[in-house]
Amino acid sequence: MPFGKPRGERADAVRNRERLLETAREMIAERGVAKVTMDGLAERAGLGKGTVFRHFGSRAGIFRALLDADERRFQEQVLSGPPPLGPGADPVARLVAYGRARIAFLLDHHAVARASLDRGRPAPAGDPSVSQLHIRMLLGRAQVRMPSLNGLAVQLTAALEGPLLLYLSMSETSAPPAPDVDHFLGDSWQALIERIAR
Amino acid sequence: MPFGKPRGERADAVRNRERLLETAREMIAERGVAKVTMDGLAERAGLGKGTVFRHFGSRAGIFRALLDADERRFQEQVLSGPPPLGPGADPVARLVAYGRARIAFLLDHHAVARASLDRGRPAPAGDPSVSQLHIRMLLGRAQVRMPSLNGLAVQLTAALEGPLLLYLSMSETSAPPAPDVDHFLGDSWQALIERIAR
DNA sequence: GATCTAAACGGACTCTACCCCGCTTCTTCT
DNA sequence: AGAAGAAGCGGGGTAGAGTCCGTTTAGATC
Repeated sequence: MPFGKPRGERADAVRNRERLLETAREMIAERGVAKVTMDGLAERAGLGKGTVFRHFGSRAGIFRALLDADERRFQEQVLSGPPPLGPGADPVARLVAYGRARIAFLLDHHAVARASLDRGRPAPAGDPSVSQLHIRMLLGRAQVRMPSLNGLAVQLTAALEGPLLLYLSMSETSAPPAPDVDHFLGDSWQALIERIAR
Repeated sequence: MPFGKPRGERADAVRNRERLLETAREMIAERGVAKVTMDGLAERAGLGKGTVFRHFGSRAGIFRALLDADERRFQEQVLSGPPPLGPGADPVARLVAYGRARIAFLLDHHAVARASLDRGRPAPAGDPSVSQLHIRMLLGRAQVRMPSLNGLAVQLTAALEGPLLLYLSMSETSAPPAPDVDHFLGDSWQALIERIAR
């Protein structure tokens, strides 16, 4: 591969992206997701609108980038944290733990997660598959006997993330999404998994 | 209840709504969902933009209304058509049939269905619950023993509709969404149900 | 048929995402 | 250090969603 140098990102670009992300976080904390506009963000960061789009491509892109940071931390727990979420525990227990943790994560981030969904384009190929691959892997280890583990993984991912993203995410800012939703969903996830794995 | 007369909808309003729906159908057929704009629709129908919003509330509302018509026909099949979709068959068989039919329906309507999802507001409380209630009902009849049938119904609905709406709906107009997606999803739905009901 | 009133209408207005492209700044090579 | 070239920047411009409110009209009543 004749790639002398990939020509890394320019230093000012890195600085500006960082600054935009930071500013976005502030604005979200202060006034909520809905009040973050491209013009507003650019102005407050002291940059041009064009710059914002160059870095994130779209409004949704900003929220995706914001999520990514936390998502990475979450995945770390899953990949190398302590059991039952991390490796070491029984695969069924890990599935249950994964679901509960994921629900809590999405509930925590629901406003941003929802805003990161781009209307028009489907979900980015790489995003659901983190969950999906993990679920797929654990199903395999759990020796679940099914004609298509891939199909099952797709459905379970949807069962897990769908209710939050699609049906449940209430208002943008108000309404702290009910106190026990995560118990409800967590419990029924556990029941579902245990029934399937049985 | 002192309601002398509910004061039905005015005739011109009915006519105009019909006309808007019809025009929208034409525009979708000709240029695709993405090219339907509120201004364009209003102009082509020979009406004002305000009128369009009065009738449908938002862009998504138009597509919701469009779907509703077909949806009603679909529900009719489910409620009183021939088995195994309609009543008469074993509840597990009906669940399987329902899933397959629903997948086909959503695949058929995916462009409009996707456009009918309102960004910002969550799904209208009444929409997913048609599927959900039906699934809930069949689960009850199938004597599935689970701590929370409601929870299961939520998840199964998401498992059924989520992949289509969230992960799978490719580009707006192009890409006839793969030839055998419905087999794949249908089969794995069947496997899932049979495993749960077992 | 004339009158009245609430429903329906229309289109100008606002707000925001996203595009475009000439200008500036960094980086690297000599 | 200077120059060339690419990457990054800025902000004016466009298009489309949704709002507002003054005007029009269906249809009920007398």
